[in-house]
Amino acid sequence: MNESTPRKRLSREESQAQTRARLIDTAQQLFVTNGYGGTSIRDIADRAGYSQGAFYSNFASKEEVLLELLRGHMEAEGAQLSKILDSEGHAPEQIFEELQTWAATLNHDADWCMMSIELQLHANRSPTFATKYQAVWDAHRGRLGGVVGKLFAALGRTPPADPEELAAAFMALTHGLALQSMGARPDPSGRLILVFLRGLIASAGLASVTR
Amino acid sequence: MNESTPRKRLSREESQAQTRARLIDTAQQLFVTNGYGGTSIRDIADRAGYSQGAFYSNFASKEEVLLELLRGHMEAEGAQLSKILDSEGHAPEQIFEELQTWAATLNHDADWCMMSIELQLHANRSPTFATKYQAVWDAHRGRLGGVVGKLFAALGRTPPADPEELAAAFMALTHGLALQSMGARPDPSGRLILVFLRGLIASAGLASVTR
Amino acid sequence: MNESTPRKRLSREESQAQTRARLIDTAQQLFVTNGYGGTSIRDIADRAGYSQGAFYSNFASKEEVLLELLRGHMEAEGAQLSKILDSEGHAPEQIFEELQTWAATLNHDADWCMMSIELQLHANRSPTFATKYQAVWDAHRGRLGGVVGKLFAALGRTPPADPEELAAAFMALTHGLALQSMGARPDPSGRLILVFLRGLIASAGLASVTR
Amino acid sequence: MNESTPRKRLSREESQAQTRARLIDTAQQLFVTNGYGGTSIRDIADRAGYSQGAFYSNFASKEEVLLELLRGHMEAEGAQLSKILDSEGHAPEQIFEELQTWAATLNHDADWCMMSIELQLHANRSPTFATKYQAVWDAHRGRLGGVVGKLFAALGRTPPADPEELAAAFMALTHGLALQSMGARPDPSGRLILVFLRGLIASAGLASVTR
DNA sequence: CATGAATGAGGGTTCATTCAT
DNA sequence: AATGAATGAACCCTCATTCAT
Repeated sequence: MNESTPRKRLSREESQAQTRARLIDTAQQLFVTNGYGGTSIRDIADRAGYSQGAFYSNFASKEEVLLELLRGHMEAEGAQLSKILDSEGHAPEQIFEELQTWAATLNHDADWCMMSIELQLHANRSPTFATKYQAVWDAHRGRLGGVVGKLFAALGRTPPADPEELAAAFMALTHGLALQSMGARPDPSGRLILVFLRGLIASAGLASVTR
Repeated sequence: MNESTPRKRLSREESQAQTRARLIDTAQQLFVTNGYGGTSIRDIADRAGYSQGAFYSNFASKEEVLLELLRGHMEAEGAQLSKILDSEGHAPEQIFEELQTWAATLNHDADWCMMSIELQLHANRSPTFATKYQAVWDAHRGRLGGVVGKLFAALGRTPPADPEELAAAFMALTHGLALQSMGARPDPSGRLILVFLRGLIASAGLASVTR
Repeated sequence: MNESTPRKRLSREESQAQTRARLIDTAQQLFVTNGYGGTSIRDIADRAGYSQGAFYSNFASKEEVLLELLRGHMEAEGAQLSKILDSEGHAPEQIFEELQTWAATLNHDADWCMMSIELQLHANRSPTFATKYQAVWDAHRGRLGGVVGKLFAALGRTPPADPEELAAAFMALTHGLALQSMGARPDPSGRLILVFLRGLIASAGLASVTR
Repeated sequence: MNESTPRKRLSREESQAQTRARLIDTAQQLFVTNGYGGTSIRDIADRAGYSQGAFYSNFASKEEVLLELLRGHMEAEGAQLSKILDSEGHAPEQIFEELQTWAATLNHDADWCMMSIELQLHANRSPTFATKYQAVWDAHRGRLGGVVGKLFAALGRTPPADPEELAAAFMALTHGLALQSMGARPDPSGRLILVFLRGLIASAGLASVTR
């Protein structure tokens, strides 16, 4: 229990965490490649080098991995966006530039978007899953809504619709574009999203509060 | 094929066509409700009132029904856009109004959107299907791009991006929103789409070339 | 459709019935040997020479075969007993003799009794199964109750308890004895059952209705 | 194992015994409720508040718990009968009354009966278990046979069959009735058993040998 | 053309058991 | 002694598809 040998410590918990991590990784790869429905637990376990039982020792069901994956992804995305908008002193142009950089990364995220679509479809069809999914989704929607609101505030303008609705619309746009451009290169998604964002801002009235 | 008995002549071919049509209809309903992967051929045949064998007498595989649906999709979309496109001399406000009407129908067209998403998802995973799907999609994209271009031209403004790209983006937005709001009432999709469209117009520079 | 070739006719329905019959037979053998819980559908299908799918083409579930089996057995048993009691003119001694003969066959029926016990256990634990089981069981209980009533009537005596209850008690005795004597030879079950029946008759008061 | 610290001395052994006892108790509850086959070791361990490993530290297999339960069964039955047997000089009415009391407890003893049935069922399929079970059963049968013999002797009558066989038959009747009336209220088992007993006595000839 | 019984592969899930900790 | 992650086999069931009728 004290530390003397530097290697092979924490075996029990460590190896458990490792198994879990490997299963999650493998699941993500396969979900992205073959879709949620096209991926069997056998596939995941086999490719990760474990038995099917190992999967069930770590997750109650296929849905659970999916939710874990989703949560992680959405939180990461939220954090990423918050970082851009939270820095108070930024000039509008700077914010735009950073958003542009972020939007560019979306191009590499098309796989994730595909999964998101499959997830939504699954949620629309499985009531039990829908509840859990809704929680994750609402949290994400709220976070993004906050980011959108902050952006308009920073620009001294009134959003042309409820910020959360706008955020959801941007998610919809992003996912829809990902669906279209699977495999198409170069993917104009990131650029288009900013075009729409600029449009929204251009059409927004000046905020009544003097900046 | 030659005519001798005056009654019930086309019976065989007709009834075959009817079988086929019923199977296609049923398949679409089920694909929308349960997804492509969640729909079995037994489901389709049973609900349509036929045997599984009848299905295979009309289609080589589940994918083939999807192709037939794609064909229907294509025709429906073509007809829809023709209405907007055919009105050559329309004033900008009129075009805008027609787009608004079109956007409003989207609310009631969620089924078609879902079907479209299923089609795209499947195309992303089946190379043989992808080719055929791409052709339909490109045609539709082109047509819709024409409408967008015409709108901006009529307004005397320069589109902030390739009209076809903008058209595709609107399709993406529409589909993405439909996915989000399956079952949610009231569905803000139509309104949001117009908010985005207005934004785009607001951010468009005045066209330099009068033409 | 008319009969000319003596062999291989009725192929479709016949072969279907054959498959069903073979599966039922095999299921019975295995249920008796390994118990209901110890018999898998794989086992049944494999041993009958079919695929698992073939099983599901003929039965909705393992429970369904069980019920079919049970029904057939109970009906046969009821018919057997009715035959003994229905012949009006028999003298009491003759009835007894025939019952003795019948009881002797019970010895060879121990396997069936075992299954019956497992069935009851299963019914006590599966509400969905319980309903269907209850119907079969009640019918059998009613039939046997009728036989018991008739026997006492023929002897001009009043049964010491509700005939249906007595019938159920005899079923219980039979099953309980079968449970005990699995494998023990010679099995005294049949003889003991008659000993109890004679006791019941001996303790029964004379019926008030003069015969 | 040697004593030095006065407190918590037997702690280890004691706690092990406690673990074992708790597992046995839990197992019995679950066997009765869900059956032997319907109870998993995980169920037992979980519900008892231990790990699966703890189970295997105490028992080599699921069957071994069953053996332990059998031992308990044996002791309980032995004690039960001792009460009846020990009263040597009792009058027939008294014995009869005691049997009546015993029969009445059976109504509330359905759990034991179910357990007994599970034991017998398992014995019928596991040769290794059967041997041990047979010993317990034979002892019990002998003891109960003694009671039956004594009853008839006290009544000055000849039993209509080997007392041990009659005893076994009563056990069979009891178990069979318990199986039928699991959950059914009111349970006529106790009453029915006495009806049968009275019948047996009624049909018994007067003992020729005074002895 | 239409039937639907039968196939064979694969789906998600559970279980008794093992073993490094 | 006790843990519980991991195993591997088995379980019930569903599916797209075939083929004799």
